[in-house]
This record gives sequence, structure tokens and C-alpha cells, in this order.
Amino acid sequence: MTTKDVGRTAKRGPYAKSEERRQTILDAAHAVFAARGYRGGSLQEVADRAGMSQTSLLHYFPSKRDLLMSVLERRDEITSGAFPDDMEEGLADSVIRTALHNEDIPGVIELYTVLCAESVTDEHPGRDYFTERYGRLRASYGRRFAELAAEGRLRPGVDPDQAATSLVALWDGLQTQWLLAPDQVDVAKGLRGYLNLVILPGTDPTG
Amino acid sequence: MTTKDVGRTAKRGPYAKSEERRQTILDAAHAVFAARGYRGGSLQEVADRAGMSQTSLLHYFPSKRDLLMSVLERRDEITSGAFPDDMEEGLADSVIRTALHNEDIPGVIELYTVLCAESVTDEHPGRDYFTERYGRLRASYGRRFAELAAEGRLRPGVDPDQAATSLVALWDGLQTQWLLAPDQVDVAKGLRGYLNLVILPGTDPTG
DNA sequence: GTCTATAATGGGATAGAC
DNA sequence: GTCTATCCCATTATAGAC
Repeated sequence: MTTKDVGRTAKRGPYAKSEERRQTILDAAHAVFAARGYRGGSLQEVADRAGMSQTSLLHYFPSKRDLLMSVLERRDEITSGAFPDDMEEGLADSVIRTALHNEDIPGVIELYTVLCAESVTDEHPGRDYFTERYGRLRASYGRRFAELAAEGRLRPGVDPDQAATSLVALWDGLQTQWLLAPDQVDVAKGLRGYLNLVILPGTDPTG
Repeated sequence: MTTKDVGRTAKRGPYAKSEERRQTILDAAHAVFAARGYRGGSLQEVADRAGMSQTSLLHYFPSKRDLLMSVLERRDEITSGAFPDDMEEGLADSVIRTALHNEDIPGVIELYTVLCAESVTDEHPGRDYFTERYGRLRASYGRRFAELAAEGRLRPGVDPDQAATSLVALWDGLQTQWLLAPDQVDVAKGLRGYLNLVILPGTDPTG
């Protein structure tokens, strides 16, 4: 959205076409890395998809590593709405909505699952990104669960921070199984099941 | 164990040394694939670790793909005891024990996490292995939860099959987070937390 | 900005001597 | 069984013409 607006408001600016080109490349790279991983995907394949030569691609992104980092940064924009801090929506509803939303965007879950696990390998450029991302997610959901606990809406004995870690872990694990057997695994149902166990029903409908 | 026994009982047989060599290679390949993934790891690096040339390695395993499949098969032996069908132990205790056991074997969790996610990429040789493995795990744990349900020890409203899927998903996801931040994530604790939510205490101490 | 050409490196796999 | 030598292919990245 931000990008398109730039394109509209600065259509004749010196960077308008260049920015459009960058977006095309990022789309292509997203698809390639999702389908083949970072190490398994090649700049040539990205260039083919983007309709340009491999060297032209390197004019916009000076290295494969840079390209990956830009893809990861843009992923956050695509899935924004995924984070629980954006509205007065209940935690459970927010999570389920985001899970269903992501299933509808081709390649988003593949990219995330593949690159995340690949990032734990030696010298992988995406490692810091995922480490920091998980830290943020645990802290963010931990706060939400703590709020629920303060309202007496967390099941007794459940630790907010552990619930946050487990929610994120469950989500990731369900997506992995879903990618391998989409007919046998229902991500949203699994998340709902967990959240129903942990969160007690409240009088406030927005809980 | 099987391998060592073969070595002992057939020490002077024609295949004893060859089998030993194969095990050395599999150890090396396990370490390399765990640290760099399948696509990121090279036969040369495996050969270096095993103390032989890359071509000698290919004498024992005709292709990189064959090597990977053998590593995956042997992984099941290394982690045997991981499956809940081997003794009269409670489901929860069995899971926790296996989780702690795996943490102590260097590279086992790395290998599993990295290769599993990598296997969802295009034309990855490990894909069928992980798809079938998940199918077996869901079925196996699904039966265990169903048994508990029949004893009235599953929390009302919890579906046994969904609990099985979720347990496996949670386990995987916790391991991924643990690999990226071992000081901030406790796999066994997270699993125990989930199992305590789902399984009700029983009079039988082995439940 | 885009391309061709190419450098520089590394990959998996094969042939064949010993 | 083990090695050297090599093939053939792919990769990322750079140089430089246009």
C-alpha cells in the first residue's frame, strides 16, 4: 500500500519506475524462496520470473543476501494485521483471523516455514531476523496473556509467557503439518482448540 | 545397536569393515546436514569429516539423495524410544522423557527441524519421509489420546485427533524457538504445560 | 538501466588407474 | 576400495559496451 501510494503521488519522480521494478523483483523472489528456500533458489530463477536478466536484478539488489533481507522485511508488511496490537479485537479472534488470512496469500506460509528453519543453519543471513521476530512475538503475546490473567480470564496455573511461547510454537508447527498434508490438518481449528483451553470465557464480548 | 552387533558377530565377515565405514559416513552426513541443510551441505564436506575423498564416499552411497535417505532412516533408530508404543509408560512422561533425551544428542533436533521444513520445497527428496512420519505420529498419538478419553481422562471438549496434531505441532515449534534462543525457551516445560491442560489427573499412576 | 560476456568458484557425478 | 583427474553444470558476482 505504501509503495503504490508512492507510485501514485510521485509518478513522474526519478524513482517511481525504479521502485516499481523493485516490487516486481521482490514478488518474484518471494515466490522463488518460498518454493525452493534461500540456498535452493537462484538469482537466475528470480530474474526469469521478474522478466529481466540476472545482472539487471543485481542492479537493484547488490547481492542475494540483500534480496533476502528485503523479502523478509516486506513479508512483515504483507502480513500486517498479524500482530495483536492493532485493534480492540480479542486475542483469540485476532489470531484466528490472521491464520486464515495468511492461508489465502499464496506462498506466505511456505516462505515463512522454509526460511525460518533454514535460518538456524550456519551463517544464514536470515537468522537474526527470525530470532528477533520470535522475541517480539513472545513479548507481545505474553503481554496479552498477562492482561487476560489480570482479568481472571487465564486458566489458573497457566503462565502468560509460557502460553505466548506455546501459542507461537503451535501455530508454526500446525502450518508445517498443513503444508505437508493440507487435507488432514486445520491450522485455525488447532489454534482455536488451544486458545479455548487457555482462555476462560468472559462477560466482556471483546475478550 | 544393531550395527554394532553385526560388527561383533560378523567381525571377520566381508562386510564388517564396509559397514563400519558406512556408519562413519552417516555420522558425518548427519552433522553436515544438521548444520547446513541438505541443499547447503556438500558431499565434499561430508567426505572431509569422514576422513576420505568425495569419490570414496560415493562408493558407499551412490548419490547425495541416497545419503540423505539413509541419514533419515538412521535418525529413527537413534531417537527410538521417542515413540509412545514401546512401554507401559504414561503418555505425558514418555513425551517429556523423549524431548529431554533428544536435547542431549547433538544435532538431532537441528537435523530434524532443518530438513523437515526444507522438505516442503520443490522436489526435495525428504518430503515423503516427513509426510509419512507426521501421518504416523498423528495416528499414534491420536490412539493414545483416545484411550485416555475412554478412561475419562481427556478434558471434555478436547478431540483426541486434534490433540495429537497439536501436541506434535507444539513440540516442533518449541524446538525451533529453542534452537534460536535456547536460554529463553524450555521445550519440556512447554510440552508439560500443554499435556497438563489436556490430560486430567487419574487414579492410575501410570496414566 | 539493461544487456552480453565472463570471471571465479563450487557443486554432483563418472572414468579409470592402482 | 581408494584415489586422482576430470566432466559438466550451476552458481554469484563483476566488467564494460550500449
